[in-house]
Amino acid sequence: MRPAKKRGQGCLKKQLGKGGEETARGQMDLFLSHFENRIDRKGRLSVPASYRLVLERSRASLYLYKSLTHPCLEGCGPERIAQIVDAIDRLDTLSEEAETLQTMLSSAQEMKMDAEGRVLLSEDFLQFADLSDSALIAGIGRSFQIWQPAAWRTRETAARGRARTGGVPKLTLARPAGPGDG
Amino acid sequence: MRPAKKRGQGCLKKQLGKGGEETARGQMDLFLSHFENRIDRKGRLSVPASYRLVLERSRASLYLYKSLTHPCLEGCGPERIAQIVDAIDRLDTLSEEAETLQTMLSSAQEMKMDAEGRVLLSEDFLQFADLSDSALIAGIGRSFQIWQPAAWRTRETAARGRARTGGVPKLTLARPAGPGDG
DNA sequence: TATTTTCCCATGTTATCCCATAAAAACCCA
DNA sequence: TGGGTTTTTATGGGATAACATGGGAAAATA
Repeated sequence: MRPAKKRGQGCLKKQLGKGGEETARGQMDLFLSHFENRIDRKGRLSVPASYRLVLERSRASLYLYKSLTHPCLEGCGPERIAQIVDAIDRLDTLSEEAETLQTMLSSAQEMKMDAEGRVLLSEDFLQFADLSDSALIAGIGRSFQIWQPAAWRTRETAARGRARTGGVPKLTLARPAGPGDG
Repeated sequence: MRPAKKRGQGCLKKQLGKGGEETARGQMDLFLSHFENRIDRKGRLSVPASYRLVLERSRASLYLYKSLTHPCLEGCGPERIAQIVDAIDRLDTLSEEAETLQTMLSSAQEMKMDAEGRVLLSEDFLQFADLSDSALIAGIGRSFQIWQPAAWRTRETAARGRARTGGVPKLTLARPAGPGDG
């Protein structure tokens, strides 16, 4: 009953050390790769197993919110949400910036996953990202996005085109060494 | 008998560990997402289950007061009220600022919830926020707001428009690298 | 006593739980 | 190295619990 498409990156549980603690074998705990998963008639969407693993490793729950700039949903862990909350406290309550951040929070939901690793997308989310029966989940490092598949492909093509003509952005590789920097 | 609209975030009680202790799964106890609930002819409004849970977890009761800056009501727990009280203490009692904060307090009431999780909105509250038969409850982190639905939507649209043209406030990204933040 | 407010129960709709299945990946052993 | 076996993963659907909501009765208030 699977659309028979691509496959992600198979068995992931086994990457965990048997003691339960993570292997740390160069794991970076990032959201990478992309997946096209089905949205069933109840509105459920499977979160890719590798993403689930990233969240599980930090015992974090998943938050989804509506992007401020694109017709897609964004997924992240609690840290990002906490950042927004803290930033609001530091701003003038009446400022437009604060209002923008509040808009983000009022669209953010802590998602509860069922035993199979699925989340239930609200009607609001489905409409906002123009999702119907399948979704493209694209990892972008510390967060990921959920797109209507066709829209995502268009966007990807455009980005690759820009890279060829306009050049690739320089990567600043040296980052001030910080703690927790694996 | 439900307006058949949005899909909230269902069962929340079950997030509690069965031992009684909370899950602590990165729970941040924030008011997030938004809900459009009905106000019945008695003036009752259901507080979203997830908000109730936030309050219950700290065994706190709910306070509502009239916003100083917008035509909406604000909801919070006791600690926010305490903050205001403290702020007043630190100000010159005769200053205009103190007076402003006092105004907030004088509109605040501790709400009592019925067994179904509803509060009874006073005539004063209803008029102030221009509420009639439904209300939009929007979480903004440590507090939430209650708006007349149309007014809220207008506001949200405006905020998103500004974000698209004017950019998104940057969040402080510097922190120990972790998953899911981002 | 007249008017609220609170309590209690009823209801339809959703969300959640639970079980089942197929395909793909990982595993295993010769 | 290959082929068969076991897990994992994504998916579907039925049963069940939770939720938002409505309304009557009891209690409190004026």
